[in-house]
Amino acid sequence: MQVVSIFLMSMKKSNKELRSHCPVNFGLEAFGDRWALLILRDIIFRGKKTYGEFLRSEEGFATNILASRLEHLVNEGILRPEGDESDGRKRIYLLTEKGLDLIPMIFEMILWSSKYDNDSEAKQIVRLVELIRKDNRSVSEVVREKVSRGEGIVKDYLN
Amino acid sequence: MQVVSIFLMSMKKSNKELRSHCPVNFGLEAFGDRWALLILRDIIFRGKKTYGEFLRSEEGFATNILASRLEHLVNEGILRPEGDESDGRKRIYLLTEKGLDLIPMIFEMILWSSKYDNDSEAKQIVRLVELIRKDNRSVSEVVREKVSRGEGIVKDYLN
DNA sequence: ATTATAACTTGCAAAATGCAAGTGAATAAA
DNA sequence: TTTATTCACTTGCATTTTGCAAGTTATAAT
Repeated sequence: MQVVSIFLMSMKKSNKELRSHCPVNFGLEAFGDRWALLILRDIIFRGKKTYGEFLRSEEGFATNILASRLEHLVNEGILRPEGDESDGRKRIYLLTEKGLDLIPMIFEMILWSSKYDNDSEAKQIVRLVELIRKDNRSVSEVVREKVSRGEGIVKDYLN
Repeated sequence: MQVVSIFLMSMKKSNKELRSHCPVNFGLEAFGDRWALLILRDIIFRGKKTYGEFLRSEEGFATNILASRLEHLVNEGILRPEGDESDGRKRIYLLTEKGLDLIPMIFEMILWSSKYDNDSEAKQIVRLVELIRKDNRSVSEVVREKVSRGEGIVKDYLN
């Protein structure tokens, strides 16, 4: 009985009807929330995986908001939760293929911000930013492999 | 006196301090709000320019929210307001260079949504989507010219 | 001169957010 | 084997942000 309900929860689709099927709107409703995207950033760049790790982000998640956004991303099929073998209290959140496919978009965002924010932390990874500018798709492919193994990428590209 | 205050308003910088200079966060604070991005979409794809035109969007802006987001985008230097020569009541909102630079990111977003939304309206512009997939930057350049002239691009690419 | 339109404001109820303080299960320490 | 701690959340509640509906002000059209 308990098993069934857990199964149903993991199957739960994003049931709220979309405001429109405009692709921009679709993206916004799936991942476009401020906090949702910061979670994805933490995973891709810092290799974070657990609630506690996300909570320590510099922008400061509220605990309830973090929980609700993790749930949302799981429902959207962008994150997939797993148990931690060595510590039964922890839940590991991993990017699905759908989530990994967001990397090129996030990279374009970084390109834009690095151009317009004089104090951008992107200046700590100029090599990566240059690579993205030259060929976003190729870099995204490489990064995708790393991230799918649960590794963050910032450390590889620090000046 | 009135002229001075109008000038000061147009100069007003985004004075609220950023939560962080992480490039993802920077982007989110500049343009990442749901409604702000829908305004940009309306400009780029539909060639919309005025408050009234934005208001008629299918997602349904609340009037106060629309006004606040337009103000925000102007403060961020993403939109530039102009008077309409033929009708003094209208304000024309145009993308700045900074705003036009968001096109590649929005295009990556469309690519992602067209892949994962079965009912995506992107299916009405498959040719454009294919071009973006092949070479986002080149298409963005072409589109940029059109949009900077105030033309929307959907009509050019409808199946 | 009157009416209509465009671009906002304002007021207020409803929803979302941000803390602070729990809760419960699993691990670590005494 | 108690006891304390950690981890991943909830819950309650004050504050903030939304979403309507209903103005307001400055043109423009009749």
